[in-house]
Amino acid sequence: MFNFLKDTIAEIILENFQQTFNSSSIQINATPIDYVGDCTIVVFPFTKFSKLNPEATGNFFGEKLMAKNSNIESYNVVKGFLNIVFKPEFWLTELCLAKANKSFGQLASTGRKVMVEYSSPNTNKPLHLGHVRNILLGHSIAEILKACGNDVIKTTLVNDRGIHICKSMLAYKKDCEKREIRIGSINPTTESIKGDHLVGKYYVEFDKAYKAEIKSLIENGVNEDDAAKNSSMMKEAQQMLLDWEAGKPEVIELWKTMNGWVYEGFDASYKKLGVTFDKSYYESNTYLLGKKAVVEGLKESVFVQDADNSVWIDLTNDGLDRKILQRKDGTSVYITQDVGTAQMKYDDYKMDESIYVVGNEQDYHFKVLQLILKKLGKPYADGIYHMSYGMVELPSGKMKSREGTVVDADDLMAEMIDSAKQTTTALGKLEGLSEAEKEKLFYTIGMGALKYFLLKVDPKKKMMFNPEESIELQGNTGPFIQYTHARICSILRNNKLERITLEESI
RNA sequence: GCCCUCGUAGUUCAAUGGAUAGAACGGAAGUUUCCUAAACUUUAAAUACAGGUUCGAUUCCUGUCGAAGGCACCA
Repeated sequence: MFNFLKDTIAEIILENFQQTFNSSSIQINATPIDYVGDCTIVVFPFTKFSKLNPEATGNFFGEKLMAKNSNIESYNVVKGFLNIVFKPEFWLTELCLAKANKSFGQLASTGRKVMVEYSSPNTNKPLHLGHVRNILLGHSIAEILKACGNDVIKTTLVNDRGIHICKSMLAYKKDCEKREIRIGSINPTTESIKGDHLVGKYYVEFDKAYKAEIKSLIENGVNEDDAAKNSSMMKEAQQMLLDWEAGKPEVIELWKTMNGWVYEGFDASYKKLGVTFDKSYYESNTYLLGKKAVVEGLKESVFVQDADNSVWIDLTNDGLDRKILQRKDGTSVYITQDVGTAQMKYDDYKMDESIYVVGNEQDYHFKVLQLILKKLGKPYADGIYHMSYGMVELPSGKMKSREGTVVDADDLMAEMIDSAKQTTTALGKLEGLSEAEKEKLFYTIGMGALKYFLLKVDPKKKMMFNPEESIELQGNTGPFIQYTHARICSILRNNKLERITLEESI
């Protein structure tokens, strides 16, 4: 907000020392609380041509600034720091302008289109705390970009196909068979459970059964590698994936049904988090798209084909590795799908920038993705930005879905809201509130605490969550800020009659 | 083996190369006829180690030690 001083300083430098100084490299900060001043200019860089010591340089600039800018009331110099005090009239004018500005905080349109992809869940298990960090970061970034005048498209890429999806489908099918009931007669309604949780339960059940099978094979003298290869569970899952790819009606039917349950569950969680998407991409629609890119890359000699028919790109000259793009059996891998999806997104929206909110474990993947797109000469390659964030860790280490060491998103949200309820009730602050108002209050406080907890940490850094200690409602927390806001409102309310408006005081 | 990231109070987190490294929780000692005690006041407590660049380094560079992640046909 003190940028206007920078140009004046550059002017002073030009007039007195005949030097052009890039005004953007001038450092102006808010003055620390222990010193007198509104803002502070760092004058060390000016001593080079002023040929004065820092103190004298500060005084020199202070004098000149006073002469040039009538808003400055006084200045003082401490070491190499020039502290500026503005006149009260300056602040009144500034604050009135800010108040009158209905779109305060909203910048003028940049005319740029930006896509933000976040959440990007698998449809074989419910959302967990890691997703929540991802979702809140993605949603926040989208909102910030909007406020900065960009046209923002919020998307998510749903990983709705693959062997892991077949695992929960298979476990479900087996359960129906075991109970000798029709497929579909076990469902979220009959089980009174959210759809994503029901499917997640079967995913865990598959893993249990698989592990038990491996264990018994090993006990019968089969070595570990062969046991994995000979597992009937895994073979059935693989067969199911082949059937899915072949479009076998009963498999597709089950897949649609179970994914439908999951989407209903996700929608409820998203709603509670207060986030939305403008467009969803489904991997089942995009997983074959990369093949076109493979053909294209081979034609342009960006990719090479080995004797066994596998397709590669050599990135060793760029300091990376040799990366496979298509297996010898002709199936595409993760990166190839992403190449195809990137193209599809661009075809749909022609955006200037595409931001992927994805964990930092995929830093390498996105480096490779961008490089491949560049080498293919894609116009959108430079607009790709991997918003890489750190993992949420538990005291026991990384969260792993299969091992059950995850903090479930729905459970956590419910806990936070309940904890807000407990505390609020204990403090006896609910007098005169209707049930609906109470519910809204608990939600606002609980979710405020959760969101602030996850967003206050530098996104790049990994963060620790200890389930033993619930998220604080006191201290540097969301509720603390909400409470401060409530008190400020209360002061304004109570002083209404005596309040002097800014306009009047001017 | 190679690549990337990170090491700050007891703990969880701050600090565009700038002033005396800030908070919160936890510890110790206090505060309620007064604006919402989900508060406030006081207090002890930290830059992994060794060099270098700089007027100035938690921040940049090099090395050591430690932690986590990735690459060698899973997404």
